[in-house]
Amino acid sequence: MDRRQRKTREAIFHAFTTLLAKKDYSQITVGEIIAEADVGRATFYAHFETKDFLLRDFCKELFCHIFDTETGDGQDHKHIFQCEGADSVFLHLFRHIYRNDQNILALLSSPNNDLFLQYFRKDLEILVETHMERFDLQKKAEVPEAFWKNHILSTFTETIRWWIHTGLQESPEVITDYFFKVL
Amino acid sequence: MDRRQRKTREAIFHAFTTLLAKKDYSQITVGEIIAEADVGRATFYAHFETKDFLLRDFCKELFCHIFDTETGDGQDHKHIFQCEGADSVFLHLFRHIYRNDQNILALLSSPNNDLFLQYFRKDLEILVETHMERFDLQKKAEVPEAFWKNHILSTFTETIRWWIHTGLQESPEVITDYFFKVL
DNA sequence: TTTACTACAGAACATATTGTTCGGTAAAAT
DNA sequence: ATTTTACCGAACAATATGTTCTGTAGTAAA
Repeated sequence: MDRRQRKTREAIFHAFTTLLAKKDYSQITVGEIIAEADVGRATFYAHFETKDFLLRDFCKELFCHIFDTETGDGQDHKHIFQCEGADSVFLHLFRHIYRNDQNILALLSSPNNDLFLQYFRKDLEILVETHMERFDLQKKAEVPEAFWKNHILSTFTETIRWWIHTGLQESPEVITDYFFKVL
Repeated sequence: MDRRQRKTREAIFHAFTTLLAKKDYSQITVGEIIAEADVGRATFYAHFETKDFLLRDFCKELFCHIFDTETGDGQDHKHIFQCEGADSVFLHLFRHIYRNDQNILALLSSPNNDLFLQYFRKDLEILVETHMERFDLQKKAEVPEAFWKNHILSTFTETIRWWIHTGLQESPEVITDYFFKVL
């Protein structure tokens, strides 16, 4: 990829992150983004069709970083659920948030973040599916599988929301514990 | 209240409901609302500061109808949690949705309905608080009260979301059963 | 009934945001 | 050295927001 393209793309992403820390996604305008990124208007639209597409691509890159985790040797990358048990997978995600990797907090804590959570949830779905068996089989038998899966997914995202909203006062380990306790 | 004011207000609410059945809240413009309601532009802004204020007031009236339930004699109104046990309270709410009272489905099922769910959740909070003791005390003891309350609340709203999303295929009774099963 | 008040329509208006277009310039690839 | 590509910057049309004005008609009070 052209160095100019790459720099522009990163400048826009960086500006986007900065603005998200200050205000809601819905209140951010393209004008603000290009001013913060210091790129031309036409340039922005050459990279992203609309603001929503920017968010989509932004999430794609962000989650790619979060769901991929380094192995011991520091060279190779593995997808998160290829190398860990269920407990540590969720713990791993909670830790990412706790460390505020890629400024994910700014996104997750903003009031009007529907779209973002939607994308987050989508990627999480695969993760939950591969760890369904980890959860209480008795309950699973009492309600439909789809409902049960949705419940696990909702509980995870809503746990995150609550955790952030109350100021990350618990450690990732404690939150993981709460998460499994209510399920 | 002036009859003219009342008629205008209701015309706007009605137009709003009609439009919500067709498209997302975020995509509805003030221009469309006043066209559908057949009122002047200045009139709209005399009633509501912005579109968001319209939604707020709209929700206020809507939830007032839903959370207040008629008593046997058909004259008096009681607040929902003054006259029923926990099971039937939640069942009652599920039934309201099932019957699509006040076109609540249009609101709950629209993709970008953050604000609406926020208001809904707020009113639900009081309801859940008064019925906390209904839920498993053992679990409650294992996690903080605030976390537990948030979990019940989330489970309820997410159950509704799932139910609507999958096309209301279950009866209110069955959904109530699922709801209590996972808690 | 007469008078004062209030809500409304309709239009014009300033402002802001979106997404497109175009000519010129500089960086990158060939 | 030449061609291709990305960028800037400015202008642009289209659309939405929220305000202001004048005239009109329904409502309430004398």
